[in-house]
Amino acid sequence: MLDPKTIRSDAGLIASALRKKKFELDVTRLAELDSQRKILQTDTEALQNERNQRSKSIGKAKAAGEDVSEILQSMEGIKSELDTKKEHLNLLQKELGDYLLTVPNVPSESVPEGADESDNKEIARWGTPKTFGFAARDHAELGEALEQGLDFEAATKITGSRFAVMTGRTAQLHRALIQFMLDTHTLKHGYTEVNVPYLVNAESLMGTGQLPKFEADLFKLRGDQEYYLIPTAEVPVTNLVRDQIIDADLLPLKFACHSPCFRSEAGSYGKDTKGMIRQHQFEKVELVQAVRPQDSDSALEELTANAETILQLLELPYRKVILCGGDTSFSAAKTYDLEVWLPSQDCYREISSCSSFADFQARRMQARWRNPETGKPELLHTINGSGLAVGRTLVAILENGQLEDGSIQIPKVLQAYMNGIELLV
RNA sequence: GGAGGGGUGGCAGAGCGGUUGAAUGCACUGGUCUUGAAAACCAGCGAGGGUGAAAGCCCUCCGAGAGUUCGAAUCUCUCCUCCUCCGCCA
Repeated sequence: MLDPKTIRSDAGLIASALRKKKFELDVTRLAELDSQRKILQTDTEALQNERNQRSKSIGKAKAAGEDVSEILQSMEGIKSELDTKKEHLNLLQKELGDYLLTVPNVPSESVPEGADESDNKEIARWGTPKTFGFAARDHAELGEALEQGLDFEAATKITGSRFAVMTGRTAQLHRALIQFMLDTHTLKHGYTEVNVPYLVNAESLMGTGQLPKFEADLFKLRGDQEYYLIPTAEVPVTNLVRDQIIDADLLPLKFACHSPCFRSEAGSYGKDTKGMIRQHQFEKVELVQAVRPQDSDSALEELTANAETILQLLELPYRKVILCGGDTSFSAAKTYDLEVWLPSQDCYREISSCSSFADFQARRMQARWRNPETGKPELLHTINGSGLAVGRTLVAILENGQLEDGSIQIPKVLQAYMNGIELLV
């Protein structure tokens, strides 16, 4: 959520910044609602003051043994008037608040203009895509051919489309990736590993920005409890700081978390239907930081570099792009995507998305720190990114490590996690 | 699942329906004292919002929501949550 004060005083500026995200801020409606709000709120509070004063004087008069019937009589009209005004005010503030919850975050100045994915700007490339002396096969074909590999049919039988079963060595490789990523981030990058609930309440999703706008993307439980399956560990992990005032010397907070992620993928019918690029359930190691506002730019750079380290150690060619305004998500101020090379598709595909949110999530969550300079609680900045998406990393390893006979070379850093084996056959 | 007891400021912990946004202690900040520190003493110290150029003034908040009342931290109801005991269970 944006600062209601700023949106009021600088509506024009915010509106033009939001145009970069292809969002049209309804300045007129906002101004109208707010001027109504202002009148009604001042009125209501004045009336409340009146009531408080008189009630107090009743107390005093009673204590002094005086007759209170006259004051009591003067109170008669106030109550109903106050009730009406309060009701109106509540409605108005709800309308205003509901609207503000649907306004996206302002993109950072460094975010390029653009409408969609095709306008994202490449910033860097690492590694050289390997050329194969044979026709490179895609991961689904490779995985299904392995003796202990991928089984999409079984998953469809058990559940439905967009799920996968991994068996034997392939399941182990998947697990090895998780271990390797967590070890790297905790031992080398200074993150604290956390293990969190995979079911969350609506408040948490409101805090990180998935609700109220993106309910359709989520799996919601039926039954007594209104819980949702997490679409990313970002939700439970970032919400660790919800309603907290963090001590300045505990910052920055850096968490690494492995979790499954559940996405309904509504509206993506027909996209990436083959294989395990786009699943209803996948696993991810997520990096989350909560930092002082002045540190958030450098924290995004650091976190992105932390994710890149994984790709580099796995020797997977990738590129880094900055998302243009139109492609930057609702809550984000700035996003870098890391895209890994997939030989079968002859292009780079997203494997990590690293974003800074400025105080957008923090304001929704009331996540604060105590600034020693002012002594006051102030909003934190939050940053998160995948480090990395495990399923897609597996895909990349299968495709980039394939040999002509269909066996797969296991990256050196993973061999220790795989009982020393070098080849998946 | 059953029975009982709690949820109050950063923490601990008082609080009769009425000048209580809340005693007290700890922590924290500033000051006095000291060569310095500690101790002692003095003072300050919750959050959100409105209005205002500012000082200030006002509103709201004692787990959440509803209710009773002129007036609710205090009374009633619902829900959430924590603890103890019993049952069940990986």
